Amino acid sequence: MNAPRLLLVEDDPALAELLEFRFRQQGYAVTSTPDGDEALLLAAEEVPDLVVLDWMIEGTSGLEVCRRLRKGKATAHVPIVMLTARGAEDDKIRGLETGADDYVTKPFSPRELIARVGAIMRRIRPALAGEVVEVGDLSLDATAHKVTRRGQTIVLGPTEFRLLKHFMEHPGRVFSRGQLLDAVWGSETEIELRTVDVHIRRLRKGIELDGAPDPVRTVRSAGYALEAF
Amino acid sequence: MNAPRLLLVEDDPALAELLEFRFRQQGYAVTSTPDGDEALLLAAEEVPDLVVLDWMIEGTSGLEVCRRLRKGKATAHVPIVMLTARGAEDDKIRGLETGADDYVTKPFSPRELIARVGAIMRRIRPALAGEVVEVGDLSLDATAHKVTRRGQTIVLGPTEFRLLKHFMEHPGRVFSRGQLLDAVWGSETEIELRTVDVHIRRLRKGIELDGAPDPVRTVRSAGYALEAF
DNA sequence: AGGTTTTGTGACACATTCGTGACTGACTGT
DNA sequence: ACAGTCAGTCACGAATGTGTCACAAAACCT
Repeated sequence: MNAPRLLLVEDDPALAELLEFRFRQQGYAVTSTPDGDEALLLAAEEVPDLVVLDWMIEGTSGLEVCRRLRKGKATAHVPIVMLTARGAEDDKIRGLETGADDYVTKPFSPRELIARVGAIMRRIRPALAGEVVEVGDLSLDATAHKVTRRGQTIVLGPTEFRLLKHFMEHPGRVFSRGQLLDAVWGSETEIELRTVDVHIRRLRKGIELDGAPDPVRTVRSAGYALEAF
Repeated sequence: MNAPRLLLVEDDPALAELLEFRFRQQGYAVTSTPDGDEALLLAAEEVPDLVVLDWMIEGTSGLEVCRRLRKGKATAHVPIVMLTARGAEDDKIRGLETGADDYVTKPFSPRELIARVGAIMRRIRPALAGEVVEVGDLSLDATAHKVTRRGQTIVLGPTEFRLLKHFMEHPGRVFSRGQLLDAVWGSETEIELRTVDVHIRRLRKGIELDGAPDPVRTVRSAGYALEAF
């Protein structure tokens, strides 16, 4: 299991607890602290995959934490989502320059924050080469070339395996047939777009399991995506 | 999914190459030229999503290029980021008047430029920057091709999705039927204006929810707008 | 109110896109 | 040479989306 690690820095206990709960629900491994200095320590100890940072916190200010994270060698490229007070346009601009990746303005719904964080994870997180990737009830071990669903071992053909791997590296994201050809077949192939459909079909057939929904979503006139539950 | 297109106009070969590389890394589709006149041609051929423009370049001056881009109908609203020499305050002012959207003063770090460009992309075309766009109680994730309203997932047809996306990128702004045809269908379509009405209807039907007001506003004899609550 | 213009809406014929089974040929290991 | 596996293509039906029209409803103007 390698759930994405999320560091939450928020000093309102009620909000912190709520967010922590919701993020765990989403499958994140959450570390939470109300204090900016402690956040830096924690981040240094175990580099998180993403930081959610309140602008106004105890200890060091959010902005300062952001800056220091960027300076730290190991944490320089960790995406940061800032929580800012309403209408603080100047803060927004200053924050962007400091290197935050996104903003959510208070008051916000947990759902909105989760959507943003999800979008960033999808955008930033590169291919997890050589590791075990988990999306929903699927698990893929790139090194061992093994796929399981709910513990059941799945057997896939080579192309289907690469296709699934690509989807699992970018869960939820929609790819056009052309993009899939580029990513899975290679960028210089001259293959019919519709061929992708056939392999999607074979993939679907391969991973199907009674009682489990089809995680491959067809987006009409756009492409396909792997549903990120 | 089409990567945001960036036109880079810079005549220092070393700098141009560096920036081109960094921007590509960030997922932009970069076209680069050292020459102002050529830049105008390129921009006319395929309208970029953003222009990074050096003040001092061969051929036509940066200022002049900026002015001409603003005059061109298709390129009038393309955001422009200027690269200026240190402390050229007058240039800054003149440039702003000409319509550049932001400035970066040499010497600058690529990181700073990228942050600014990122910020502008987010401001102008959030969906292009891979962001989740939120307007009122609507939320649209272009990458995942998903729309939700008050947490409820909304299913839309392809055209309705593009239509909503366009509205959400310009909340509150009124578009005529013709503008919508250009933006959503493409500029070379020969479609009845009234067809837009039908798709607006379908969009409304798609996003309707008990207890929630219709966010699509009809502006009589002008067009439609998405209400920004 | 009465007439005019503009927009909303349901229906429908046509177009597009997708899912699917079948087929061929390439390649592999025996 | 043979069976087995896999990739790519195709064709056809099913599902879904698209553009237009005609008429109803609403807004506007005098």
